[in-house]
Amino acid sequence: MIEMSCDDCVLRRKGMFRPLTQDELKFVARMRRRQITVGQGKIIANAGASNGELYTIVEGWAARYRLMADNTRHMVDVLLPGDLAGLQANLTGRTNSIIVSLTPIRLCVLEGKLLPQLMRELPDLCMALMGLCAEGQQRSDTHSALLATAGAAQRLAFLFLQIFERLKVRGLAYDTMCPFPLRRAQLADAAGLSEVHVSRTLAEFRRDGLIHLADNILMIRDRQGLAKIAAEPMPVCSGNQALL
Amino acid sequence: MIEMSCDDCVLRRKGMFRPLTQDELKFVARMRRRQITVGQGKIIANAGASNGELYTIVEGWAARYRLMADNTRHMVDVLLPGDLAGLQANLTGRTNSIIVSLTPIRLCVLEGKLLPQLMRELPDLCMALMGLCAEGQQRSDTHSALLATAGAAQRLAFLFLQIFERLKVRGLAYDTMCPFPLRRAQLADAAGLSEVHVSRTLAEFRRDGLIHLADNILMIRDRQGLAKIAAEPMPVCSGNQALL
DNA sequence: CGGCTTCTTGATCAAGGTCAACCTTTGTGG
DNA sequence: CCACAAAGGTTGACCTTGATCAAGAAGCCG
Repeated sequence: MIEMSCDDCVLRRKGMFRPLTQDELKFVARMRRRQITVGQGKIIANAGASNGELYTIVEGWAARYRLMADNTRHMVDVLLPGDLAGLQANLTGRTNSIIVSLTPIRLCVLEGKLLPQLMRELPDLCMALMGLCAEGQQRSDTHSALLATAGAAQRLAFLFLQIFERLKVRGLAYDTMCPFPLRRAQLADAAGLSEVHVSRTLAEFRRDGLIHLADNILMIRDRQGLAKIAAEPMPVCSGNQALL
Repeated sequence: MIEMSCDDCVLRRKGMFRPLTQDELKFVARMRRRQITVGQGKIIANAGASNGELYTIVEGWAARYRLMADNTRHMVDVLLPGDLAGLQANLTGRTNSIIVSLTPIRLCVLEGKLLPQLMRELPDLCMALMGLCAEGQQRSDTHSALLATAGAAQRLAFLFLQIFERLKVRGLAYDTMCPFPLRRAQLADAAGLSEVHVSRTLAEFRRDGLIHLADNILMIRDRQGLAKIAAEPMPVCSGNQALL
């Protein structure tokens, strides 16, 4: 097994974590199995029974897709560095969503079977985990509501701002720019639109000088304007995400 | 304070609960504040900062609505007897959804501030709570995916079957019938459709002999047919919901 | 060069939204 | 007991949004 202490984890060094006590850190180190690197577009976790693993995203982007019986799919969440993935599957024992890498990605793999023990020994950490769970639920609610009521422009505007915000609190966005590796087809999956219509709507945004999206970089040129289209205020999202 | 032990709670007597240990039961009894009855169409919990209360639905239906900035709203969840509401708000400290009674309703009000202590003292119950949280997330995922990809008929067919299933595992549905107090407008809110289109789609269902919906009673006349339209298999949902 | 993938743009079409009329049931005050 | 209003539901006519189909354009390698 590769020896690398959690103390000098990239994420921790960047202050991306909730401050952990000595005990917590020790426990997390025990949960930790290995660190893996995966290419782009690979399935990290499949649907069905849980494999008992949790993943912390160290670097790169991933997505959670809900697969439907008729072979359609929908991107229910975008996973960014610092995010924890696979909690759902570990708590319910099974899941109907898969996790896919959107870029080449580096993951820290944790042993999910130790979760019950974690709850027993580290109630504060457990509380933080439930908070994460609840925050995810709130993102889902917003996502549903947008799909149900908002038009194409509003959905996309919101998506851009939300991702930008989430990156920003993690220190992964610059002034008005952030990495943005999603292709048109993936934006379409996330927004519940067709690829063609995403393309059209982005053309509008471009014409109106709202954003510039090229070379996997998103530049927000007119935040006010974009926010006006999104109509929803961005929810506060915590910068301390991870458990590792 | 009204004295009524949790031991002889209606829900517990109906076996709607996860079996609790003596300690757990004692703790829950301590969380319990009061039982209230609210008329139809009332706001039980508002958006914004959490009021620190949790609710177990004893009798009647409620809904969780996500309110959008432009005054549109979307029903993100239907809450049935045995469901626990308000966990989100208590864990994140604030919420952007409101809980509204769809029928006259009876609730058991619990003290949310005791949650951290619960985690400390009752890890197993805590684990069960997180499971609930994760299950809710899965329902949300499915909901999103349906809104993003499915047409009106599929959304409604799924909604009927899902609610029927949830009632059934709680012993609240009969052979092919269950109570169903939702109005057209509410179905529309839940399915992300207009009231008019719900009406039309239900007319189809009626013509095709799939369901009969009248007097707040849903009768499923052709389960096969309905399931075929819904296309998604119903997820397993646990019968033991509540914490009270 | 030709063969990928990604993006763009045009033309057509269908699902569902909106507006409006009307029907039924239920409740209410005279 | 009737008149009337209010709420929920149904149906028709029309229009908007976005899906689908199809054809290019623009990079990016082998």
